[in-house]
Amino acid sequence: MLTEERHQLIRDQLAADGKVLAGELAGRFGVSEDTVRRDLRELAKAGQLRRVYGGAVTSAPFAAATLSQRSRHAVEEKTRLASAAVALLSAGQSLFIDGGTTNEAIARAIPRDMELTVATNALGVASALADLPLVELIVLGGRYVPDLGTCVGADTLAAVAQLGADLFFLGSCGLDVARGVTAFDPAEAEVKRAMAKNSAGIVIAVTNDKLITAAPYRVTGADAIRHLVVEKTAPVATLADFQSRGAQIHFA
Amino acid sequence: MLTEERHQLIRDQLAADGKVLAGELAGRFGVSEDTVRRDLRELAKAGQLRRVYGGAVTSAPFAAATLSQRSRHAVEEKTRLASAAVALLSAGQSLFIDGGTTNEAIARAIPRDMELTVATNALGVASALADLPLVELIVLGGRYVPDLGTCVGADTLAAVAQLGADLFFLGSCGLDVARGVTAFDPAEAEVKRAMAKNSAGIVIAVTNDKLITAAPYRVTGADAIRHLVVEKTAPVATLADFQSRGAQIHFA
DNA sequence: CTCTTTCTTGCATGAACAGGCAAAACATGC
DNA sequence: GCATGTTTTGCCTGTTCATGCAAGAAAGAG
Repeated sequence: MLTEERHQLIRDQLAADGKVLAGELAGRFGVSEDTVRRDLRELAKAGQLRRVYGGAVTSAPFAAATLSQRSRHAVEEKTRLASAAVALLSAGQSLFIDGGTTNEAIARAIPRDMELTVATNALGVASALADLPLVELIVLGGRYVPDLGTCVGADTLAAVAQLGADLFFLGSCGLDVARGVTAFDPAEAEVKRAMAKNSAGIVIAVTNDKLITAAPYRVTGADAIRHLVVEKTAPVATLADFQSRGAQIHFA
Repeated sequence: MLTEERHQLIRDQLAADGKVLAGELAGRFGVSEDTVRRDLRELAKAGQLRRVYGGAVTSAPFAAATLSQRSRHAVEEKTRLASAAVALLSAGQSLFIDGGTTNEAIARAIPRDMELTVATNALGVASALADLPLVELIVLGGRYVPDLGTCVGADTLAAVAQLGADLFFLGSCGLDVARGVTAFDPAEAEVKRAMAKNSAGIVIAVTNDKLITAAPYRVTGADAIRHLVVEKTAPVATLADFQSRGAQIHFA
């Protein structure tokens, strides 16, 4: 097998899964892990992926978290959520997508042949959409917050104010029937509020753990949620509460 | 068997499989591997395939390989240029960095322990800087142009206008002593002009091929260049011209 | 903290490589 | 027919490249 061939296969799997494991690749290619590590090092030097302990992930910044302990287990779950969320899209729609690993998974799940206009303040989402030929991508700039992976601040708000969208994919939040949608950072909450205000509908895709989390900063009430994409194992009682406030429930 | 016959068969297999192996071809054609290598060398020189260790692959593995293909070109050279360019930085400076694969390499070469403020309209640069803990990153949003990997347009210009920088790393341009710095896209040129206007100094890192290229859209004159980072093999005469207009020359 | 896994670096080995050389095949001119 | 020059090809030689192994460093896990 040619070195170049391995590199191509690594790029392919990275595009498909968002991550690769050194040991798994070594087994599949029939070479030593050292060779795979060398491959990964070279590709990383060329900027085509981001090296992490145990393998590599797409060069997008937040993708690193997909290999971290917490998200490692949830990665299949988030991929399933993403597929279900993408099913809500129609060609020609315009979207706001903000930050969070689930939203990044959604961005990666958007098919290449779908025409969309997407505005995002999340670097990871932007990177995932950058090479989709039919997506008109608008980057919402501003001060970048490493912990969130998104841009916030006055510039971001101003850019959001100029736009409108059919759907807003609201990510990385806490959800609670009483308090509604909440965020962990005040500046982040401001941006989410602006996006929510300028969107016809809100879509939230969450893993079970988010369904009971309340964060400090309020974004919007539970009745603003148009679509809620959840795991099959989500607690039925909670879902019924959201449903009674107007949200459609979609199971991944 | 005629030489031309072999060439055609190689082209055929390449079109079918995307790759060929020197040893395998030699066995199939009943000739020595040296002969096959000569064939491959000639075809590579004619641009009909890309030579790799052990055989060859199609010269353009990706259909829409605008950015990814460019970034694989001259990787080591760009890494060297990047190291030399980063040596110009001091802690605490503020920078504009625009698009281009060389600028991406520069962004990746910035050490983790350097405190900087960086404003960029290039997604790749932003991704590279996103996880540097001491870099205050400002993303300059706008309409994303896939071919350039950068954001342009009125929003981008407005964001640039609010900022000032010590240095501007100007990338992916044409350079010519008479015409100065030129860009390949009018909107891109606008953004570069705005960044140049709001910067104390301009840094340009280029591979040799850019040193003689003139693009259609004018950005700024050659005398605005403060630092020029070039390969060791750059043509001395051209460098002297830039030097006489005030540019410091740095060899990678 | 200790232990385990993963990573980097240096090194040895064999495969693949480019360039030079000579023999064979072929064409051309006398 | 014979001599000459060109092209193609295979072989040889030193060099470069890819790979696996080993040892030490580094990163996570417990």
